[in-house]
Amino acid sequence: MANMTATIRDVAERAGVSVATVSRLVNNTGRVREETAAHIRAAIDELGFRPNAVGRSLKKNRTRSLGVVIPSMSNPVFSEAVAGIKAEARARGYWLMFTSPDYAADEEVEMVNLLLDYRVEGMILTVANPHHSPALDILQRAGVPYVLIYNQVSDDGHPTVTVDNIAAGREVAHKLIDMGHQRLGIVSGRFDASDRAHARRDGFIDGASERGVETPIVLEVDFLAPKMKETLNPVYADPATAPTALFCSNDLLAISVVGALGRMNLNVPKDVSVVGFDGIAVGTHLHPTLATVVQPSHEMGRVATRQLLDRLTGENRPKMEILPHTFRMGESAGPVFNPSPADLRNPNRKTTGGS
Amino acid sequence: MANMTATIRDVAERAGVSVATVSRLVNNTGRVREETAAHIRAAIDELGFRPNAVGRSLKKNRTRSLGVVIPSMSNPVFSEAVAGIKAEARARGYWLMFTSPDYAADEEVEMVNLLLDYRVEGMILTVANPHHSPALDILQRAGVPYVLIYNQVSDDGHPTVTVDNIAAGREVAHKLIDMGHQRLGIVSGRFDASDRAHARRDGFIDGASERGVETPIVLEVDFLAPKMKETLNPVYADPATAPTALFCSNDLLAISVVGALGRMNLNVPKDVSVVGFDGIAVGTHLHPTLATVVQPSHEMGRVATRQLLDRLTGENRPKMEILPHTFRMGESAGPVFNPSPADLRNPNRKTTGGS
DNA sequence: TTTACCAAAGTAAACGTTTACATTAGTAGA
DNA sequence: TCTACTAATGTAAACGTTTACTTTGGTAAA
Repeated sequence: MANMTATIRDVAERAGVSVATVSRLVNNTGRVREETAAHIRAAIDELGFRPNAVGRSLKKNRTRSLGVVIPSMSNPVFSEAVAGIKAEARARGYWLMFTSPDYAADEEVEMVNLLLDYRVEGMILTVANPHHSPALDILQRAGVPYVLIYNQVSDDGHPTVTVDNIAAGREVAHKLIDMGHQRLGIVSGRFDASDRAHARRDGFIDGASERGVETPIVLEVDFLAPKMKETLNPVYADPATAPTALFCSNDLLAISVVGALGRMNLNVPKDVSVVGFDGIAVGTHLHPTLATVVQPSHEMGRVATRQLLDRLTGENRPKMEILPHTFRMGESAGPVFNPSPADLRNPNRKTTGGS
Repeated sequence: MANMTATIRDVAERAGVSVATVSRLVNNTGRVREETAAHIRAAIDELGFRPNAVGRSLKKNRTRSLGVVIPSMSNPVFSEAVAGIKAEARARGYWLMFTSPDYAADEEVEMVNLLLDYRVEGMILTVANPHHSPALDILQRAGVPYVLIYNQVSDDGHPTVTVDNIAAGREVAHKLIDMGHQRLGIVSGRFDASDRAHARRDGFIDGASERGVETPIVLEVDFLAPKMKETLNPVYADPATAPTALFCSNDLLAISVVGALGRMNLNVPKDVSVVGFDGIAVGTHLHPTLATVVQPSHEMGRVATRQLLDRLTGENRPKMEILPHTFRMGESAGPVFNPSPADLRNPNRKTTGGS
């Protein structure tokens, strides 16, 4: 029974009342006599009625749904944020429609347009480059509120919930230098696909320069299919100049780097220290555990959603919000351990314990 | 300008035609004179008109959206499937609404109901237990087509696209035994939250028994917060009985296990071989790389979606489909290497090369 | 008994589309 | 010039809700 989805009219008919009364009962708006209510409830049960959200959305001009556009679903850091977004949204009765352009800029526009067609009430997104983003332009023109997450905060005035990528990059540099590293490197995805990778690099280079350390070499790889060994091999061909510490623009990359170094018979952290960025859960389960900058991804999602929903209910308009990051030490990073190959060639220069 | 979203009526008015004509042009249904078309197109551009999907859905009684319910978004194996689903769905003009109950059974029901409220035309899902699933019951009653993925294929007749978990489990057992392992173990998430973990275990135990090997010990852990070291420590307290090979019900778990063993000063694979299940990408970047059973997740998503969409267009009804899995060898598994601790205690028993 | 009020329920018009059907006008054949 | 057709367009009724407004009775105050 109760197969073909029943409408509010079917319920009204069966209960012998008008659709208005049913609607009032279902939505708890206006009063209805208990006896009548009972009839209606019975009809609803018998017919298996559930209100059609499409009809409701059309009438109320509110879909109670939010759009989420994140660069990729295969990076756990975004999944965590989405989890936070979901938690907050669901708690306030909102549904999520989300998708990822998988690092294709034109897809970004396409997805935003589609979400607008479905009349999401607001959007949370991470774009490739907020300074020049057709997707954001569209959003602005449409007058649909949005909040960015992860993106590097800019002076374009886009509401953003993020961390201070530059400061974090700088801190990593300092940390590594304090551990004795003098030759630093960066492994990063393509900068034009990630403004935050850009910012982290800038901070890192700044940090090195502040301490008078030679400018780190920068290795830009294709994040989606990093040929890590091919990238690292030439760099580590000459141990005298190879970096003793690598800062990676995200954890997934860092994991690849650690794996590749291992397969190149380099020990992490004894030969090379590796530091990631994001703080994805899997990093703590690895051996060696991954040293990384932890972003409060879940919280970031929650805060962004709260800002967005507050704005929708007119409470106030979202602005920038910088959340605190933390450095999580891990076994993948450590003090310079081996006498550097250069030292090995001039053994008279110094000796630092060990065999 | 063009701020408040324009309706088809606005466009019609501005172009001096009726809404029907605009609709015909927009949807390429029926012919419209080129001169008129030009006017309409101009109006559309000037107003920034995009058809309201809500109105359309209501009228056509088709939302062109699919619901996806997967156990968790933080497991990359599901992300991969979703990517496959997304690719196929988008290619056929469908949009995805997806969510995850995060291993809470009542959420499963709630999510399905919500998706039905939004009138998704079909659903792709992985449920905790297809044999007894209120969520599936609801779906059946509502007459909304669906396809299961990952779930163990059952005789309940649910359309399912998956791999042969039992055969895969058996194969892993055989592989390990062929490498000389005689004491096997299983590390798995809670079986009542995953029918496939259940099936993989059964297959593994079967495989062991077929070869006359002692029944593997089974370690059931909380997948969401596995206290791996606490679980493994007692088992490896007595090396004489500890398994030399562990089969984990998924890769995330396997990664945890490898990490924990490392921190217990056990070498993988020399002391313990570890095999996972899923074939998530990160596994190939680890050191040691993860030996695992690879599921064709992306393909699984594609096939399921194709079946579902075909059914929606009445082409045919989906049924079971078992996709091939493959065993991917990795550095985390290898032949029994160390003379077992028992042998060390009786050094006269045998010597197997090495130092 | 009238009046005034109120609780409970009904009526009907939207919301933005699509589409069956009706209308108009232009053209070709007679 | 008429007829018959067809291409191009218009009209209006849905789709499933919500909600402003109206109607209906019942009850308390006068």
